[in-house]
Order: sequence, then C-alpha cells, then structure tokens
Amino acid sequence: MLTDTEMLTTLRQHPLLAGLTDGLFQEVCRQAIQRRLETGECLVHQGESADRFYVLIQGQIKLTRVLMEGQEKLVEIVQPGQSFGEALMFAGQSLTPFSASALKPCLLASLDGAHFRRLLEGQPQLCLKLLGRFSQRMHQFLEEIDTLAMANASQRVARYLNQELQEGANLVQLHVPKRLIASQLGIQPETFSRILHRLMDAGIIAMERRNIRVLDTPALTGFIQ
Amino acid sequence: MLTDTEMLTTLRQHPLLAGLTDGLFQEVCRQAIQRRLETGECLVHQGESADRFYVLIQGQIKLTRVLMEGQEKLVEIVQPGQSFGEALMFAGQSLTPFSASALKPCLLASLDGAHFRRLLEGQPQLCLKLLGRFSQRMHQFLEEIDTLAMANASQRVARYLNQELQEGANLVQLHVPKRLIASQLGIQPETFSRILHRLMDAGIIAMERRNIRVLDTPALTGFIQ
DNA sequence: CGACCAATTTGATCAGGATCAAGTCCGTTC
DNA sequence: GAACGGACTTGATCCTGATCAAATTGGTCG
Repeated sequence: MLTDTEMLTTLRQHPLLAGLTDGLFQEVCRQAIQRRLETGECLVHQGESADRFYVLIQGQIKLTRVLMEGQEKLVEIVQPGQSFGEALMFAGQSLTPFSASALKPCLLASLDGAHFRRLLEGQPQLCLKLLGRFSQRMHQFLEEIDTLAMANASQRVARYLNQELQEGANLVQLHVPKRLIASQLGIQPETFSRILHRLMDAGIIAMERRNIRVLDTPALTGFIQ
Repeated sequence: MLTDTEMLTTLRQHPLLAGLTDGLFQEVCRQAIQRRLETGECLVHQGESADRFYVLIQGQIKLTRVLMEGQEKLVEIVQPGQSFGEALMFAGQSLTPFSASALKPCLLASLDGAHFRRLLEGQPQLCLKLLGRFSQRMHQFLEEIDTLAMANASQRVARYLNQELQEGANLVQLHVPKRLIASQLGIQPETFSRILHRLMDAGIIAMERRNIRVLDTPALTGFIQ
C-alpha cells in the first residue's frame, strides 16, 4: 500500500495508469509496494525470476546485462516517471533479462504482475497502450541493432550523442561511468575516450566534467552516415 | 474475403487466432485479403505507411532493413504459419520499419490493423497473448544486441549456427544468400566465408550446398564464450 | 550447350580498434 | 592534506576483420 504523496502524483501521471478510473487507480496503489534504495544497491539481479514491474519516482536506475566473464553492458538509464520491467510480466515464467541497480538514492513503486494482468483483462485501452509502448521499444531495438551491425565506432558515438541530446538543449549528461557507455556502444573505453577527444579537436563538442556540449549539431549529424 | 482451404486451416492454427470463437474467426477472415507474390516480388517497402499485418501461408519471406548507401540488412526469414508486422499496428501512424519480399512464390493473408485492434478490445486473452509474443521478441532483440556489442566475428557465427539449429537435427539451412546472413551478423561476406571454412577445417561443421551440418555441437557451443 | 551474371571464395593488403602498459586526474577517506 | 583507488587518458603495438582485387563456382536463360 502506497502513501507517499509524490509517489501518488507521479504514478497518476504515468502513461499506463493515467487512463484508469480513480477507483481502479486506488486499487492498483493498494496492491503496490514502496521501495527505497541506497546508491549502488541492487533491485533485481539478472536471471532471478520475478513477477513485478517498477515505476521510478525519485533517483536514477541503471539497467545492465551481465555477460560472460563478469562483463557488464549498459542497457538503459531509467529516470523518474519512467517504468521498467513491464515486458517481463508477459513472458511466461521467464527470467529477468537485466539487472537493475540504483545510481542515486531511489524511491520506487513496485507493482505486482499477476494483479496487473488481471487488471488488463478488463481494460482493453490499457492493453492497447501497452502494446503501443512495446512496439515503440522494438522499433528502438531495431535501430540499435542496425547501428551495432553496420556502423563503425565513430558513427556509433555520434548516434549516441545525437540520440541523448535532449530536445532543444545541446547538452548530453553522462549519468554513468564512460566505461559503461562504451559497453552499450560495443566499443572499448579507450576507443570511446579517443573518439570524444577527436570530436573535441574538431570543435564539434566540448566536454565539461560529466557533460558534453554539442557545438556543431550539423557536423555531428553528418558524421553518422 | 478468404476462400483458400489451406489458408483457412493455417490461419486457424495461428497462435493469435487459435483462441477465437468460430464466429469471430470467420469475421476476421471476411475482413482479410488474400495476397500472392512471385519470387523476388516486394510486399512492403520500408518507410511506407500501412496498417496491416500478414500471415504467411505458403512460400518464404525475407524481412530486411535498408540502410544508407543502399545496403540491405537481413532481419528475419518468415516461414509458413508465421506472421509479421503485428507490432506496427500499435505504433501509432509510424512507418513500416522493414521491407518484406518473397524468396519463393508466396501466399499470404493480409489482415487489417484497424479491424484487428477493434477485435482486440473485446478479447483480453488475445491481448495478453500478443503482449507475450512482443515480450519474447524483445528478449531476442536483447540477446542479439549483446552479441553484436560484445562478441567477435567467429562468436557471432557460432551463435548464429547454434540458434538456427533446429531442434533435434544438426542441420542449418541457409534460405538466403550468404551475403545477407553476413549483414545480419554485422560482418562482411568475405569474413563469413572464411570463418565457415575455418570451422570446416576444424571439423566442427560440414557444408553441403546451402546446408550446414554441425558435426561437433559441443565444440561449437564452446566457441561462443 | 554456352554465355552471362551473381554469389562465393581466395589472396593480399590495410586500417580501425583492441589490447597492453603507463600515466594522470579526481573524488574519498583517514 | 596526504594517501589511496577507481575512472579516465594517452601512448605503443598487435591483430581482427575490412577492403580491394581476382578467380571460381553456380545458376539461369537464350
């Protein structure tokens, strides 16, 4: 059962829950669990079986995959208001495909899978919304696969920066060690470093601590092809 | 409106349609369109807008993505009984993310997106099934992304063979030019050829025209790490 | 069958990144 | 503030896989 007011308002605005009647929303909240994490604490381990998904209220979560030899590959950074693990609910007793751990102190709502599925049965609109989200995510996966299969290291970095560039601004914030970003892009940390410095030398970006400012967006875009 | 008997039996067995009542199934068939393709003919072009999805009855379809400079990357081979393009229905006026064209003379059922979505609204079980399929597909995408990001060329080939190895048998059939398989794995045709020959020399596989026989599965598996 | 064109193979060379090895920077802790 | 440790950078070298070029195979069509 959830009590925190900020949690309730954030949840109410979540795309999947915004369409519910007040009654159903309260029902969801009754079944939900509040969860707090310290920085570095692990929420789920890859390979565990679980039937829950999460909405992040405060803090920041990293989703990673663990590969052979203990290597860690970044999948995604989750920001407040976003959810993760929805897809697992429908996979049929399969195992969590990633690990999730806190980059900052976190507050989360943890929703029960079985309960949510029951809810879905009476909410076709909600189903459609979820299907839409999945569809969009698959689209992103296809793009990522293209990039990894066809583009060279510089192009991958350029695509990454382009994609992380928040609307309007020209700033990319690195929320995790660069080594992890490199793993996401399928390159080595050294290569990532060198490419960033090459882009600096070319006057295309500027680095400020953990931020990267894009000075010449067209040049960056041109790099991608 | 569909008439072909083979088409009707195949459709009836499709996971998404098998759960429908006879009445609803007939309704679906009334709204569906029969489509025939010659070898090489194109069904949909990447980037077109469309609101349909397809069930393949006879023949073989390749799904590819077109990248810059006319390069073509294989996404998947569709076999009879399988469907494709379901995800597009829920993406909200987005464009087809791949091209589909016939590798053999094909017979397909083409289902209308709007109609199918309407059907879903009254069929929560069907929604859940679809969500499950999407979830599984995303799982596969994650694995593919891992492979492309972390594994070298030989490991990718080994993974590919391992995954294409149909249950029980030790045979992998290449349904498309090797050049396309190479594109799927993110390597060059020359490299693909060389790696296959290296595996032959090591006695791990044997090539017979368009088939690859895996002689030493453990050795192949060992290769993957 | 023979010509032709595409797919595949093979060889030779090259370059982009990986790897190895030292440094340097920075935040933390004592 | 000094010492430590991890993240990042930088340099040097190596190697995988890309590229270029040519030969070979294979399938198709007249």
